[in-house]
Amino acid sequence: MSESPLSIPLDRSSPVPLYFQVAQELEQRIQSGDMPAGTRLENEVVLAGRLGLSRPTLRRAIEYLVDRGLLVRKRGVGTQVVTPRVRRPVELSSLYDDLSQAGQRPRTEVLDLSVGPAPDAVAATLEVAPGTEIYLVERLRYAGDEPLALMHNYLTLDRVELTREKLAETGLYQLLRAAGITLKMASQSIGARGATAAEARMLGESRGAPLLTMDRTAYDDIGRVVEVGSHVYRATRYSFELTLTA
Amino acid sequence: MSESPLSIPLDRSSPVPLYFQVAQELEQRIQSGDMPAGTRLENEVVLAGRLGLSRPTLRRAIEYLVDRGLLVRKRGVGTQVVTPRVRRPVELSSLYDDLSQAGQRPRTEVLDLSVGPAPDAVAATLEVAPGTEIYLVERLRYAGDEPLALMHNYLTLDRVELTREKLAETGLYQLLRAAGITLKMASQSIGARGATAAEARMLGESRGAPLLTMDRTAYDDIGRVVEVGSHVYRATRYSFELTLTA
DNA sequence: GTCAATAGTTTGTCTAGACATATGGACGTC
DNA sequence: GACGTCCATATGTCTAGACAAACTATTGAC
Repeated sequence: MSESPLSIPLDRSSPVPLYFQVAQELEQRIQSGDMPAGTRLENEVVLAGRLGLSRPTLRRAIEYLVDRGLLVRKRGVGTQVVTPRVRRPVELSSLYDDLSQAGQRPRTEVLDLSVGPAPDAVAATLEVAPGTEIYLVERLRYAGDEPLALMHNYLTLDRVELTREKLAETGLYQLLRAAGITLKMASQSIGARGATAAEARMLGESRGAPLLTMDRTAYDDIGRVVEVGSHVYRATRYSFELTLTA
Repeated sequence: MSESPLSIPLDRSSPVPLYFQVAQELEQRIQSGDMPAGTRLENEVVLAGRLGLSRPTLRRAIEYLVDRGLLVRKRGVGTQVVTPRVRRPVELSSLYDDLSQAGQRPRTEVLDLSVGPAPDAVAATLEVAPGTEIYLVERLRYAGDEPLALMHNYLTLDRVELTREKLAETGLYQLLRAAGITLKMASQSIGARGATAAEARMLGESRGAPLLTMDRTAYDDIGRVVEVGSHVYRATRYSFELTLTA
């Protein structure tokens, strides 16, 4: 509820846009607890004046934080800091990213890396002609010593060059990023089913044990399909954490 | 790749902002196939001039569509329509909403609606003192004649008044909306496990059958906890569809 | 005391420009 | 023919203001 005069150092010679400098600084102060939940910002006109910015520029900074859920604005009332939450947006990340971030030691066993004709269902999703030659990847992922997931991926040959070595030591999404491919969007389907005998053997579960399934189609920034994946996870060891916003 | 002069009717007396009128009209033309993937927009200055708008206003319309993934901008190049995809954003919806939208007939059996002390774990998540009196809701959801999910919800008493009748005939989230509560954010955890004997009986599965589990905490626009839910779904009948964006 | 009109505050929308910077092609040189 | 330079083009950032609309609190009438 408090309202303190705000001062932010700006570097007008920096290539970082002013609105972004402001947004970053504000976010830092919110995350650090410097501006706890409920703190009210001064009104936009005064604040812009104090910072030596135009109101549109300041508004853009605030807008950025409102979109990310750190601030709330109400016309005629003001702008205030929201109760802090897990603000992790729904992430477009791979299992490797997730595990690295969680501080776990990911290990990959590449069971198969081959080039062959795409199964019909995969070809349709990848938007290539049936029977087109594509990469077929099958990997077993470990977290520490425990097997965690059995993953199947399908990619066209023209976007990136895959080798067993690269796949074993890093994540598929890291390889894609390194190849200059930016993943923009993905549609996923998350379900569950019992483990087949083969799956159970590889994952160290018993037959029929509940597995989480995740099918994903990933698209780049202009909407082309990049990757199709079909994965199963041990339900006892993994769950999907999501943050949804309205 | 084509580029056609664009004309959009604007109503300056409408309460709908101009930038939004433009955005809606553009979205409609993209969705209808009128502007297929790859179509390039005229540059912003010319377009703003033709529409009789300032460039910032036009940019705001375009920005809105870029954020939603319908357009891509590249500096020095131009703006073009993206390959059409399922654009459904990650939804903050309830099962009732999902089923209604899918054209299915949702039915609810209210197994329990009582007021009692919050279990410790729930109290912590709801951010109330341990033992505080809250709503305890247990519902069995059907799609058509088939049982689909067993849902547990926990809510504080002060936000909305619940009755068995209201819960039976509509969704919890609809009741919240009707009470003027806007859900802004939710964090979910999706996992899987085998059905207990009691769950199996109610859901018409056998014991140990794979179930999808979903735990959700929902927050309103200023970050207060609104609802805590713990649900299980029949894996053979339900899966979560998500669209992620970077 | 209750309720409605009103004034003040604050964000929402919009304008008309200016300059910066990334991109891609054309042109010229070697 | 290959390569680098320059230029046209388009989006990115920023300014200084104007008016509109929503919300709050106060004031006034009954």
